[in-house]
Amino acid sequence: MLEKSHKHVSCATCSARKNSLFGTYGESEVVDLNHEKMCNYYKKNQPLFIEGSFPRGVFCLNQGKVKVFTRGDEGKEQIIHIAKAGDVIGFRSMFSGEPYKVSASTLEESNICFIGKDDFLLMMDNNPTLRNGIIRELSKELGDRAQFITNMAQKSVRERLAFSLLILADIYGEEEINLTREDMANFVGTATETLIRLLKDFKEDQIIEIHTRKLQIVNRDKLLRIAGR
Amino acid sequence: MLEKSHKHVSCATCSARKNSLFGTYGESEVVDLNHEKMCNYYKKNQPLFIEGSFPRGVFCLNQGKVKVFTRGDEGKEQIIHIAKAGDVIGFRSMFSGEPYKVSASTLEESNICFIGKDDFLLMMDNNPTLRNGIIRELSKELGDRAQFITNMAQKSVRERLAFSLLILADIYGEEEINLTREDMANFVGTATETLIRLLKDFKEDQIIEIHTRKLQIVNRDKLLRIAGR
DNA sequence: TCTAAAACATGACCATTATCAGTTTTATCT
DNA sequence: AGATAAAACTGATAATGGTCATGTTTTAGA
Repeated sequence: MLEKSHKHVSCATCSARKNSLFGTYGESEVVDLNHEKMCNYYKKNQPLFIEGSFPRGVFCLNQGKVKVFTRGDEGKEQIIHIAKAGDVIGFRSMFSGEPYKVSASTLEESNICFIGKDDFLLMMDNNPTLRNGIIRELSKELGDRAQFITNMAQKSVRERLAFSLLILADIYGEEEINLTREDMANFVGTATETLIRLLKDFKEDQIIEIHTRKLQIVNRDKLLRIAGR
Repeated sequence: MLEKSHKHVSCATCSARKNSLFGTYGESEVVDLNHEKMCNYYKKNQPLFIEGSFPRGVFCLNQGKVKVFTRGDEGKEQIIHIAKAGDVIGFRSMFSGEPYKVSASTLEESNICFIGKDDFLLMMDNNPTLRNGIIRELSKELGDRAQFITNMAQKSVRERLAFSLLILADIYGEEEINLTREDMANFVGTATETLIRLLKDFKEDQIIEIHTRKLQIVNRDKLLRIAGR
C-alpha cells in the first residue's frame, strides 16, 4: 500500500526523477520544480485525463503505472502506451493546442505529480535542456509509433502478443507483468478470448509462467523469435 | 513535366512555403533560408532517405508527393504518411539522435529542397517561432498516429479504406488520387487483391469513380459513414 | 467470511481477409 | 509502333481470429 498523503514525495528525493525529463536538473532547478508541482495519490483505475478535454498541465509519475489509450467506434479501448515511474505524460496536446486525443488512467495505485501548464511552458522557455529533452522525447515516440502501426497492420495476433510481452517486460522490469486480460488484449489489439487462448499456448510452450493474474517471461529468446526482429 | 533544374525554385516565390513550417518567415529570414537550402528534381520512385541510415538534414517539398513508410518482416511496406507540397519531412530522427525509423521516396516527379542538419538546428535555436512550430508539428502527428493505431487495430479493411480515401482526398486536394493499387493497399494495411475488390465495391456503390489508375470521390458522405466518426 | 460482481476460461461457429494461381490491361522503353 | 514488363484484376481456397454462449474462478466489499 502506498502512502496516501502527497506531502511525502519531494522532487529532491524522488528516485524516479533521475530517469525522467528532469533527470539533468541541478539543485536549484529541483527546488523550483518541487515548488511548482502538486502530488496526488491515485487508486487503481482512476482517470488522469480524458480524450476530448483540454490539458491543464502535465503528469509526472512518481510511482505506479498508467495506461494511455483511445477508444474506437464501439468504445473498445486501444492502449497506445503504458507509462511507468519517471515518465511524464500529457504534454502532447498542450503543444498542439488541440484537445487530448487520448485518455489516461491508472492501472494500479500510484503517486502522480502535476505541473500546471503555465509553469511547465515557462520552464521550457527558460531551460533549453528540458526543451530539447521534450523534442527528443516526442521524436522518439513518433518513431516507435511508426513501428507500432506496421506491427498492427502486418503481424498476426500471435506475433503481436510476443512483441507486446517483450515491451511489457521492459516496462515492468523486476516486477511480474500485472494486467487484466482485457487490458492486455486492448494493448495487443485483439479480442480478450483470443488473447487468453494464446497465453495458454505460450504457457504450454513454456514461454511464460502464469500466476493467476500475474505473468512472467521464462523464455525471452522464443518470444523474440516469434515476434520477428 | 516539371522543370528539371533546381535553380528556378526560390523560397521567396515558393507557393508551398506559406503553408509550411516557414510560413511565418519574414523577408530577411526567407533570404537566409533560400541561401541555405539546395533544391533538387526527383523522378518518380526515387528515395529521399532509408530506414536505418542517419539523417543529414531535412527535406522540404516544393512540388510532388512523397510516401513515408516502414518495412515489415517480410519486406512489405506500410505507408505511415504521405507528404505533399509545403511539408517538411525527415526531422524526427535528427532530434532523437537515432537512425531513421522510416524510409521516404517520391510517388511522382517532385521538386524537393534540402536543408543541412547544422543549418536547420541553428535556425531552430535562433527562431522560437520555428521551434514552436516544430514542437506543434511533432505533437500533432503523435496524436494522429494514436488514432491511426486504433483504426488499424479495430476497424475492418473496408472501414479503413473509407477512412484512408478521405485522408487521400485531403492530400490530393483538387487533383485526382493517383497511387498504384499496391501503394494504396500498403497505406490501408491490406493485401493488394483485397484492396482492388473493395475499390470495385465502392465503385459499384457509386462512392468513387475510377479512371484507370486515378480515382475520385463522388460521395463523401457515404465514405464518412463507412469510415465511422 | 460470505456474496455479488468482475475477470478468466473454453467451445462452437462463421465472416473476413490473406494467399495462390492465373488472365487481362496498362505502362514503359527502344 | 511493337515488345516487354509491370500493374490491375478475377476466382478459388483456407485460415486466422472475432463473436456468442456458457461455465468457472477470483476479487472486492459488506
